[in-house]
Amino acid sequence: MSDHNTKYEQLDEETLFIVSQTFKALSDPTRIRILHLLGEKECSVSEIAEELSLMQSTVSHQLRFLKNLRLVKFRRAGTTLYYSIDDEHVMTLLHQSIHHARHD
Amino acid sequence: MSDHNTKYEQLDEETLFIVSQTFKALSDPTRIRILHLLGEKECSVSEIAEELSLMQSTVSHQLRFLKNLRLVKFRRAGTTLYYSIDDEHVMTLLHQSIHHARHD
DNA sequence: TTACTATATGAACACATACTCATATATGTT
DNA sequence: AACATATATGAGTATGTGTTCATATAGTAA
Repeated sequence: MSDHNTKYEQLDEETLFIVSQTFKALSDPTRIRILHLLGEKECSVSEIAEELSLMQSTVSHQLRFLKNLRLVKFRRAGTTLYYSIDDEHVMTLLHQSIHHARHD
Repeated sequence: MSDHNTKYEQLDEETLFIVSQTFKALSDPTRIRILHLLGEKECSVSEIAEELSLMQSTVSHQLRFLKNLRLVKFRRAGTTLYYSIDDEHVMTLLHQSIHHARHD
């Protein structure tokens, strides 16, 4: 009770895990490009691959990653899967960072 | 000229690099803990190591990483180096993410 | 100078990550 | 059923990352 400074409050394990996972999703150029594209419009896997000049396999692997974190979702139309954004908060973080990068 | 949709505007290389680097800095639990601590108060290297139970070497390596990205800065006082936050915008991103992680 | 303390740095290692290739699965069509 | 198309998945590989150990450097004091 003698220290006049309040003790520093550590981040708990779970928060630390969620936060680091979220930023990890945004730390790869390919995933950023995919998310940014999906922020413009819903796209099928092959549309993403063509628009961004990526292999279908690469896109599919990254979409699985993003889907596991619930950053994207999809709807089926026949054999085609249309992916779209499922976490607007993370998109806000991404857009803020893009804006900041461009204006510094 | 026939497509009625406006062409999707790709992110340029430089923006993509800066954004991914920024999020990469925030994607590691150790760096998050260091930044969060420095957000509370300026600290020396050894204070960070003790407060977060990390090796001095680990802290020093991560501080170099953060300093290269200009997320932290330091001032010298004798042999002691006091580190502090040098990018409030990135701290805003971090705090938003922490808040979001805790309230979902 | 020497000794002491605080911090930085390089090498080595273990582990994670992102891509590509080949193939599997699922849906639709005939 | 057979076939075509869209997507998913597993294995392999190359590269990147984070930590630790040992040591170097820099500043201070005697």
